[in-house]
Amino acid sequence: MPSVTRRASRDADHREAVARQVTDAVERLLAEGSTYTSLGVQRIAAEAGIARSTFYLYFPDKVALLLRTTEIATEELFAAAEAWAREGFEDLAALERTVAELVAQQRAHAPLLAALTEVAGYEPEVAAFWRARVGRFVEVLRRRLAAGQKAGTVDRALDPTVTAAWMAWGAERLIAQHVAGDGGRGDARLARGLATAIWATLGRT
Amino acid sequence: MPSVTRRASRDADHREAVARQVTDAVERLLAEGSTYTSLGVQRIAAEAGIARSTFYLYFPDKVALLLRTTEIATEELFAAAEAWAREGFEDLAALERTVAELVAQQRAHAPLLAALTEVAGYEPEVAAFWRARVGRFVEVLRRRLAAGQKAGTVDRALDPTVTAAWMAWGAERLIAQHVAGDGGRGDARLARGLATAIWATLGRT
DNA sequence: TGATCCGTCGGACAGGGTGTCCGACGTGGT
DNA sequence: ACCACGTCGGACACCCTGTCCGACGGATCA
Repeated sequence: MPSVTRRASRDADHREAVARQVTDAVERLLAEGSTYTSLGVQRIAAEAGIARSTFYLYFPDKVALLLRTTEIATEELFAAAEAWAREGFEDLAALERTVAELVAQQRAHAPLLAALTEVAGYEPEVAAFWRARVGRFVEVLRRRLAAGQKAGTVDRALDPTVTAAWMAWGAERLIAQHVAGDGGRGDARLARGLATAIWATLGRT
Repeated sequence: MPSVTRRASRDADHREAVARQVTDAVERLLAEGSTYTSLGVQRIAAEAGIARSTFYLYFPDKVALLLRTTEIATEELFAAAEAWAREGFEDLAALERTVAELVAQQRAHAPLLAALTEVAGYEPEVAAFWRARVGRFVEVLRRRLAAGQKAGTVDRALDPTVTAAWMAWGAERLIAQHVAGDGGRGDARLARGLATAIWATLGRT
């Protein structure tokens, strides 16, 4: 391996490591209870152990940083959501299991996901990202509902588009509110209750 | 009526009128598509036709202004929501009617309600207000679900607390998303679809 | 070893925001 | 004709953003 290549890869590793320091710093600060909005670049840079000016060598602004920081949390959350759409229609037990996993993911990444919805409230770029990401899941769920109707396992009276969006946004908000105010004891009851309600909606009593 | 009293009441009227000018200005600016966060006091004062310093004679800060501006919208929205809980359990037609009214209210006040949830994302005071207000409705709905279970008109397997919160938050988000992206043509279908889904959840097929 | 390269630092800068304060102004009440 | 009071507009201290630049220092190469 030529030395220039070796250097290039080492530099890339270094950039990666520093960027990681910054995203970790954000995660810590959010976990401590700060609002993403209230975090200045100065505060984030200090927590990450870099100069404020250096921050701008890594991220164009706080929005880009947020999207980068929440990447993994978003992926894992929607992996759990899609597992619900895939495996949660078998029986009530399977639904409860997948919903419990959804709750677990949302709890694990609560501060990051809260920051995402927080900033989505006033930053068009973040809003577009979040709407699109949730929308993609809603579409998966819609298809699953429509397929279930065809197969006779889902109430044919339901409007799949509206129902899918209602279920998804309701679950997201419900769980977000729950994890913000409950230490974890109520998770099982929440998962059970939500699974029961979803199951009832499908019309498969 | 003594002249001091007359003066006091006229002054109060004047304060009221100016405050109204300001809240109207905010409403206009939001309707034009601005984010509440991006509106500076300068911009609001200019639109209201007063000096920036005068703004602070009327409102301590933007948060107080927002809560004041959205008062009526909030009241009307929850009046519609409570009508759903009160009258929407009779039959599917009644449910569809009350849900349609909910959609209409949310559309009528869309910019203000969006501003409220926007700021609730990062301002503790607004977050507390909004959570409490929605929570109050969730409690009303929960009671209605529990009563329905006792009367045998609602599926007894449902967890009233979880189900009420899921329904309420889901409806709020669903309708907010909808009105933000649809000019009004889809309102009837949305109301019908949501009512059907809620009805199915209650288990009264 | 010494010259060089390159990333980081820290500070300065312009531009914009907040909330407070105060003197100047004018209008309505006496 | 006078005074009181609300409004104006500008100055203030402070905070934040994003950009720029000279200074520093560690790794790299001759």
